[in-house]
Amino acid sequence: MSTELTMETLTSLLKRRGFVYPASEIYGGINGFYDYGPLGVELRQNIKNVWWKEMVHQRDDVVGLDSTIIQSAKVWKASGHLDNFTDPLVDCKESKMRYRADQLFFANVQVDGNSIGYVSAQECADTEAELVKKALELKRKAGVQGELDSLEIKEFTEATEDEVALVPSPATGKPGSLTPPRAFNMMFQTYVGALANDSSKTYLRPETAQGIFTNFKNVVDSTRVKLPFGIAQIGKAFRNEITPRNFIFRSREFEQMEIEYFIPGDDDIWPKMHREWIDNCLEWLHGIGIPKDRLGEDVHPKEKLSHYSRATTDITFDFPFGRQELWGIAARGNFDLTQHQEHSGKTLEYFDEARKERYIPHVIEPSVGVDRTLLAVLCSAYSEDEIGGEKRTLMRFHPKIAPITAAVFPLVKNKPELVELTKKLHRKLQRRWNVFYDQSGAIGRRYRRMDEVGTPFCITVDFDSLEDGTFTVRDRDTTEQKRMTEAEIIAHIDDRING
RNA sequence: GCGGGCAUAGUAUAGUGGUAAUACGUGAGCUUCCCAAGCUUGAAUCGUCGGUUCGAUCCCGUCUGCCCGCACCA
Repeated sequence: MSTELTMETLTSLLKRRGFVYPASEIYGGINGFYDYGPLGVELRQNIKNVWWKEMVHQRDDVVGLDSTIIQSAKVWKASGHLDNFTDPLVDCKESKMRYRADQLFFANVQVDGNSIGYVSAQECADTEAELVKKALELKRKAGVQGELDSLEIKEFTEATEDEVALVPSPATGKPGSLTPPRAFNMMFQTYVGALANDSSKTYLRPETAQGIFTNFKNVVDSTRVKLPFGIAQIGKAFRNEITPRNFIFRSREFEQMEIEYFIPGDDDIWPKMHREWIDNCLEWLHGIGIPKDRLGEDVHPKEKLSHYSRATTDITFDFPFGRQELWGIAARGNFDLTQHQEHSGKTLEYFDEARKERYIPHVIEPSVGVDRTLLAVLCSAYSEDEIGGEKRTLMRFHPKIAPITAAVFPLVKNKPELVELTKKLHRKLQRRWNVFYDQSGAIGRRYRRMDEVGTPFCITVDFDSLEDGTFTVRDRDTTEQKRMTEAEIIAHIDDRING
């Protein structure tokens, strides 16, 4: 009985039960950052561990890597991030349009040497023709006779203060609504060493992928991998988003789980590999408890692809705030390795023994955010039902990612022999899983506490346990109870986790 | 970044120019033989800074954060 979930309901539960808190909260918070509490960190670790286990350990063709957050600034120059992130932007205050200043052009319109105003246009197939068209229009409206002088076209990055005030917005045609160009650098900047100058300047990585590319040769030379093979990495990345929104969906500090899967460049290979990875990723998401009917595929249209990308498919999830990207699976060609080979001057070619051929491999790049996955898991797990007329809130986490795997309770707390036996059982089960002990409150209350944090198994020790060594195992989703011995409990939980 | 709304315990909310409350939750104790029972008792709140005022949680301004639109999201 899942109910329409709002983000308000979810975030208050996550705060109340210790999953997610706003970062720096006692100082008023900091926009775009979130901290994970005692239960959040467990869930997060479990998601990462399952991913690593299934994407790295259980495959023979993927190896792991952990590269640094801060790397040489040259890495970001080569990858293109530096140039793409430092472009100044211009806002039109009236139409709310935003332009890249280096793609916005303007010209002073003069008739027989006399200025009659300015025209502007966004970069297009024939920007000059567009500007001339607008200039003639301006001349006609102004009712000025005479010959239009040839236009001196300038980039908006070169606009003087006076010109900024006079150049019309391409959207509205009216002057005065454009802001001066402002730099929006999406990369967090920092300095390495004691001196803060241009040569010590570098950036926190905006994606983990580049650390994989820069270590490609190291991995090939040290591990006997053969194409096709992948390098996987889980790690933090940082983007100074203009507007972080939607809770942990788009934050400024986040964690990615990425694989660069290296393949030969042949045209008939990548589409097949691309499709295999999409299916593989969908299957993984389903395996951690995300229902297939909330997942979708968004194929990027050709004209929207980056020039180096051959195809990109996003796996989407239906969040309470809409259908959004969860996992991008890109066929990136060999752009990145080629860039790093050019900029570093080191060969990043791979020698294919089977083919007796040397080439720069292409890649399939499945890239997913830990925090987005966690949010999708939370949204999927949340549900409400009724037990004996009472409303119940529960998180239906898959047992393999539940923050607490099992809880143990003495039926009553004022009988020392029950408490003692329960604690003994607790210590034994803790060796395998995160197991929680609780003796406070009526047994029903303790069950509900565990329901709300998604603990799949509750084990109650009663007076029969003292006699026959069996315990009541209560199932979170069905509330059904079964008596089992300790050995049976271990087998049962193992089975539910792996089954 | 723009426009609008909001900010009171852990959560959800009430309320007041003379420093505050209800519910749930939570600590301690009693009770309790399986689904938020009961009793006793405790802790805990007006986002920040400034102004007006004898006095501000309340009025005004600033900042910060949150929500909704727009724009942005290599």
